[in-house]
Amino acid sequence: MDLRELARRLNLSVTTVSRALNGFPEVKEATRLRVEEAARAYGYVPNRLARSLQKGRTEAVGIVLPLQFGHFDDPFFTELLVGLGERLHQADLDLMVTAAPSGPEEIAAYRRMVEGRRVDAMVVGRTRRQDDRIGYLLDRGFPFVAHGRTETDRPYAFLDMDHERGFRELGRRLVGHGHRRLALINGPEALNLSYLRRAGFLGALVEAGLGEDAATVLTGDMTEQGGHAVAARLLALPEPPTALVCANDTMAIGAMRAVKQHGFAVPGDVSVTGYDDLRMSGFTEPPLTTLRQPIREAGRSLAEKLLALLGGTPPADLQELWRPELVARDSDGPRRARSVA
Amino acid sequence: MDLRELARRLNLSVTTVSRALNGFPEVKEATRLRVEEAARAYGYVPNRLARSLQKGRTEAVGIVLPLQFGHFDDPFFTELLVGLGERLHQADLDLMVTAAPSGPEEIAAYRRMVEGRRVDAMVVGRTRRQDDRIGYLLDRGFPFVAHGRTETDRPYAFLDMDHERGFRELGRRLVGHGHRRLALINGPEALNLSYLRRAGFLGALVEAGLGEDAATVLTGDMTEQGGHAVAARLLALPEPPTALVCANDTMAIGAMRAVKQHGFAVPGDVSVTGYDDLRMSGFTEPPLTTLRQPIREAGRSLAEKLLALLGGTPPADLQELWRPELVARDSDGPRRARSVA
DNA sequence: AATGTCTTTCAAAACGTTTTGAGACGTAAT
DNA sequence: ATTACGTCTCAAAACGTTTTGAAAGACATT
Repeated sequence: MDLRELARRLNLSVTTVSRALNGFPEVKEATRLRVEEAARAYGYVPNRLARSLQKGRTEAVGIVLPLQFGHFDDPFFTELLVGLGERLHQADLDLMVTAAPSGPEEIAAYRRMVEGRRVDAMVVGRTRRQDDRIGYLLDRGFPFVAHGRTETDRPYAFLDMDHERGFRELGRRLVGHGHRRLALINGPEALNLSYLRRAGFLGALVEAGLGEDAATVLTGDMTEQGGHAVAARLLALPEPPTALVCANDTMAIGAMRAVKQHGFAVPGDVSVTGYDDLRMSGFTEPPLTTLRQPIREAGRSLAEKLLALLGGTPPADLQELWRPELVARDSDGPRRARSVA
Repeated sequence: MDLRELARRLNLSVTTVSRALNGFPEVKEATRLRVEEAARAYGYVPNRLARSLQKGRTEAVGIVLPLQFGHFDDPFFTELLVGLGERLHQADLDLMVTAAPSGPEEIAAYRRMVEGRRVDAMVVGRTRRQDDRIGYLLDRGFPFVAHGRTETDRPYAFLDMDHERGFRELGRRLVGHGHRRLALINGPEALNLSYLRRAGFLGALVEAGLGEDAATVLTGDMTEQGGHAVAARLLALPEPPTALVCANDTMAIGAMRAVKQHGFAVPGDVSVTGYDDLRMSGFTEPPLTTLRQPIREAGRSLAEKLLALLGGTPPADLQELWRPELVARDSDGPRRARSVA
């Protein structure tokens, strides 16, 4: 049942039927009712493709999932997707997902979506300090919203957490607990958030009169494995740190495991903190002290920005910085004398 | 730059250009080269919408994420999506994702995708014993592949794990450890996998000469919270079970926490097992004994089946049952006398 | 020279909508 | 009776591809 067939059965032109269905004012109310009735009766559903082709809009938004492990394949990402999908669904927009390894194939995936006109806008996640994806989209004037910032002067829409502030707060807290040898188990340095977290964390140490070298900063994959490996290296040092600040909860879970395997207690011997506040983080042993970012909310907000963008709001008006909230649980605490050699 | 414009610049008809680009045999090799060269030079990218409209295929596959918590919002799902996305991407198919709460809106989301001709096929996850989504798709003759089975005689493509066998194996193992009061912390009963797991698990008890009432079976949300709540109820019983078999790792993490909060040790006092083998499960305290399903592989296999289906393979030839693999870690063990009142 | 057979190219139709520009009809004002 | 002006409806064009059916040209065979 297509529009032509429906029009034929109603003895109307396709024009009139189309307009009746789309709420144009120039069709008589009685006619509209008759059309709507018939559409329902025959189960007419417009062909989205045809409409999109004509209107020049796809009514879809794209997102590229990184294929390799780390950050985006942890629970964090599903939550984001659900928030995004939920809000877009309400607005009758589709979400188009593709998966690509980072590297040259990644930008190709973006090009495919953009240049094949598969989507009206993109969501860019996991932003890097220098981000070719953002450069590309800006150059083409293609609408997008980033989850995270990047280093550019050009205006673009983003939602980001104030990583610097969050990690400064965490640093202060641990220094307040009396820790004097700390470590930051950071994510890959290319990520903008890693850069900001490092700055915030080290800032807190300097502010407290400790040198930056009160902290060892190492990076690893943002996975349990990554956190575990880096923590193991740190604990093997002659003077191991007494506090491990991890780039996310997933790494923290790996790090806690390493601490216990070394015969240390959390937080008695070593404090461990995370970031994200995954659902799971309240159930670890011990429950994890972390910074919470409201992930599903973030997904919804990204969707909201996308809608605004498509509605013509300039990107510069769609920049938002949220403040992570400290969730104090039991994985950190005062420094105390080592209980284990 | 569209096809017409490209043709004009080449002094060829759109027909010839289209054919040259799509590898038809009736265009002279020299012409094809010339066309391809020009297409590259002008940066021509075909409009996917127009092509889809003409071909009557969208080159996209749909999936509906359940909005509410449980199972599909844990790491399990992202992995599945990545596997799916990766393989579909290779075949130049898009993955269209939407989010809907279960209930009446869920089937509406399926209808929207199917009847709006947004996708060529669907992936159905989290199958229920009686599943209206599968009934709907079968009635319409719409191609789909299910992750999980449902109770119907009609043939359809699926990939499922052999839950019954897996949980029987788990049951045997725990009985072998000497446990005589066990509990199954199951997922919602409407899910087919819950039904099968229960059958497998109780089967092992009966087979060992224990009655079915050697086990308490309770259900809960497939989240940490759900596992925690159910475990807490079980542990408060006058004669609490000494083994908690959980429907997935996420629940098991919640359950382990409850056990510890009750002053019991895992596995000294109470054994706990999971299902899925999430990456995280090797890092819990203690590391979790679980059944592994290769999730990313599953996603790829679902994609493979989808491609076969679209290629004309009958659904009955696309049914596969994988065997979960026991991953024995440290969260279960022999029953021993209670260490704590 | 006429016929047949490939090879290569083309104009036009088709996919199912929305939008454009115009016409038909009725009613009120001249 | 003509004009003017709403209101309602319509045929045709447009969106950018692929596919259909046909024809033009080259070459070999009679």
